[in-house]
Amino acid sequence: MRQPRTTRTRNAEDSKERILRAATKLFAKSGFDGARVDEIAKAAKINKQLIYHHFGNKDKLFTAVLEQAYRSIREQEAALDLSGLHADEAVLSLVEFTWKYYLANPDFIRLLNSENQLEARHLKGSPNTRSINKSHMVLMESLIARGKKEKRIRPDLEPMQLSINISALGFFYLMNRHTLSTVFERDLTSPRHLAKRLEGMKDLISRWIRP
Amino acid sequence: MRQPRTTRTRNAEDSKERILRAATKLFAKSGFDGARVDEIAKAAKINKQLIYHHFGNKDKLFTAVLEQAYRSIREQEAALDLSGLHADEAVLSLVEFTWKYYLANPDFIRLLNSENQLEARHLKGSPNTRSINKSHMVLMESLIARGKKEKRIRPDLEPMQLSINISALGFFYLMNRHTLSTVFERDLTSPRHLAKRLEGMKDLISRWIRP
Amino acid sequence: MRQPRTTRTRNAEDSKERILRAATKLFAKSGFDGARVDEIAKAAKINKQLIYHHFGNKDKLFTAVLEQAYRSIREQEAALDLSGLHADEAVLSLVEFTWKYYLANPDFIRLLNSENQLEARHLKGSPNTRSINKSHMVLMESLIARGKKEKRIRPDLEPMQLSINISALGFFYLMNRHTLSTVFERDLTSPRHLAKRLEGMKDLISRWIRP
Amino acid sequence: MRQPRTTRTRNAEDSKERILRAATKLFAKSGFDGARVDEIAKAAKINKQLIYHHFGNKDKLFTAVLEQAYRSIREQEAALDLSGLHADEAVLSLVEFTWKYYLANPDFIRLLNSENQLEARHLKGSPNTRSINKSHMVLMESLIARGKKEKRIRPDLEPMQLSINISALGFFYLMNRHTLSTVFERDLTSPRHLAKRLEGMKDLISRWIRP
DNA sequence: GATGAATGAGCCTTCATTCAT
DNA sequence: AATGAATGAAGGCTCATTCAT
Repeated sequence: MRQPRTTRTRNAEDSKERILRAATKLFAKSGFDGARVDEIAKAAKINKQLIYHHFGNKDKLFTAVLEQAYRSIREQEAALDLSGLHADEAVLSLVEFTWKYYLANPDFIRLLNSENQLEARHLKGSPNTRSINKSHMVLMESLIARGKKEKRIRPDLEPMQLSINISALGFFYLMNRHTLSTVFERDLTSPRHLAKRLEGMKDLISRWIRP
Repeated sequence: MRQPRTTRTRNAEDSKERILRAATKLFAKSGFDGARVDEIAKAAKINKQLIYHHFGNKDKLFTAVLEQAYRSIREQEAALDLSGLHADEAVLSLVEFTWKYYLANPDFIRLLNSENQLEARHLKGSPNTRSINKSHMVLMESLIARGKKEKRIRPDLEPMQLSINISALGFFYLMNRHTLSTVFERDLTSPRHLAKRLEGMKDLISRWIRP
Repeated sequence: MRQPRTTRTRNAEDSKERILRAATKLFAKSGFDGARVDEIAKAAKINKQLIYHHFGNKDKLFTAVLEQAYRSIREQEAALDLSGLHADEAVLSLVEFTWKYYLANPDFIRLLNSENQLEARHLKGSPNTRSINKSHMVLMESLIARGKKEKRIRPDLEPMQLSINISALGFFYLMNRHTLSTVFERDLTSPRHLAKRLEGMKDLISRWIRP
Repeated sequence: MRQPRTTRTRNAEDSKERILRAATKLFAKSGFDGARVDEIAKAAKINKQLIYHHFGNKDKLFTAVLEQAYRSIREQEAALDLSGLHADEAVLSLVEFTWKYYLANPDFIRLLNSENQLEARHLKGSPNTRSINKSHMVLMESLIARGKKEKRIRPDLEPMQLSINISALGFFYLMNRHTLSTVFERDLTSPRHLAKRLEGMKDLISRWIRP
């Protein structure tokens, strides 16, 4: 006979979410190596052992954080309504979305940065990642296909290169803003510089994708 | 002609260099947090305490490594002979140089990556960095000035944006090659893909800088 | 009647006590700087990290040790029954108690000695110390007040000076016994010398406090 | 054939003295364990190895410091002219001298304190100490002898007890001033408290030594 | 006599993880 | 599900001392 559970139980789902939120913040702040399991537990206001209970270990926790981060950006991206736009305009719209997403979610860049330093060892073990990014690939391909038909996108454009370039220009700028600000002796994150950067990127991409 | 050094007392210069070389390798491999002073000492085949004797602490050692890394790329860049080329060709030549430098010196990307994760805290405390990057800034400016005179570079191009874009496209691709390879399910570092990427970047930059 | 403790989860209280006991011994033996956290852990038969888990760091551990030491002597002092004695006799009784406490608890002297070398930096950060010593101050004051009424203690005697002199004569003798034994070429800790010292101190104090 | 020494030689005696001065200061400040050979070398503005060259090791250096400290107080004490005073007055004069010496040379107390914590291990190995303290013993004995003849000092007073008590009252007060100030919640080192303490000690000793 | 380079051992502290309840 | 206690293995850094010149 199963013993009647006392109502003390705190809701596992809630705990997991709290852990995930705290872990995201701290992995983003300090990187995988720099973040401390203790800190995450404290920030999540749960017992440290619960992390191990729910996620197994630090690596698996990081993997979960990464997957969630990817899922989030891809979901928002998929929710964009680009149907009223010409393909080239849609691409520029995507440049803007991506840039703004990075700005609104600085954690995303830092998480990816850390993962890359680790040579994607978590992502490589995650079978979910590909399916998560599937929608993104489909989007790239369909935009290019549409653009070709519309004759507003050059026929030799490749989905992967497009995707990478859209990310690269904004990602690099934001990720390296600290070293760049030091080298160039100005604050790259001022509103003026940010606005200018977005314009510059759109200009660049637009010249590049035209037939 | 420089005087031949008498075999200096247990050769401090040599030790420092060995430490620096080992530190570069290991900081690049594991990042600042991930690298271990013990490992660096072992790799440099010197006693751990010697690192502290010569460099003070792990942070100062990392700063020295970073400065040397910047000095190296800037020296090679400054050594390029771009005088026989039109300004736009020179820019493309620079794209190629930068890309090839990244490929030949994968440590550079990883070091910068780690430093950015730390919000450039070492660079910010290093007064040498700016002077080291001075030549680069001068180069950007002079190329643009020349290009405008030659009417081969659009008049509204800014040195910093040019510099950043030249770096961004290659840097992002290489730095994120592990996550991207996973997401796009192909090996981005195959010779074929690398060659294609260089062509793509030159094409993109060339379309962007033209008047 | 206290409730019997259910065998508490791996008994934290017991661990803390074991640590405290070992720390007292080793801090007394080697002083704050000389004592090793490793040794303390080993002597307490617990894992070193547990010290940090329970006490935070070496300084906080030393503070805890000091507080306990003060608490111990003050508790025993407070337990003395001096009510049947005249005030001057009570003071002499206190001289004897103090001396015997020092002899029975050589750690106490050595701990205070170390703390004084550190300019009381632990005590200064401990808000408990004053309350712990409160009972002692009250005792001094009440004895003097009583003695004045009884006309067996001179009216100009001050509590602090009384307290200090009672401690000083025994404390100095015992603390410096090693250097003094060397200088005076005899063993100050032989039973004969100890007995003589106690008599001498009582004589000295008794002459001093009489009206 | 010996090579002619260049005049570069810096005067060994001067170096030794500089080392000794720096060592006294730092051993007093931090105790034997707490003081660092590096710091001493730096404070003495000489090369660290020179300390080993001149003194052998840290322990021997500490021994030298201790011996010098004893020599200094005994020399000044021996230089006192007590001939014009009655023996009891001379003793009080000695109480005052000792107190003032402690105040003017706080290092002395701290050095002895550290040495006592180490159970006089340096002094025990130093054959010089006894001869250095010889004059002090002689002084004690002669004062008591004189006092007895003069009938101004009680006949049962012992030289060692006299010596110890003269030291103890001032030494304890000053050495423990940090802990005492905390416990008694007042500044024991204020001029007023210091003056009062001296008077108190003279009063106490004077009552004690009278026949 | 004097110096800077070099070292082995060890110190305090921290970390991810597991145990016992 | 949830918790606090407990641990083995480092990790950065320091210390007294010695080497080589």
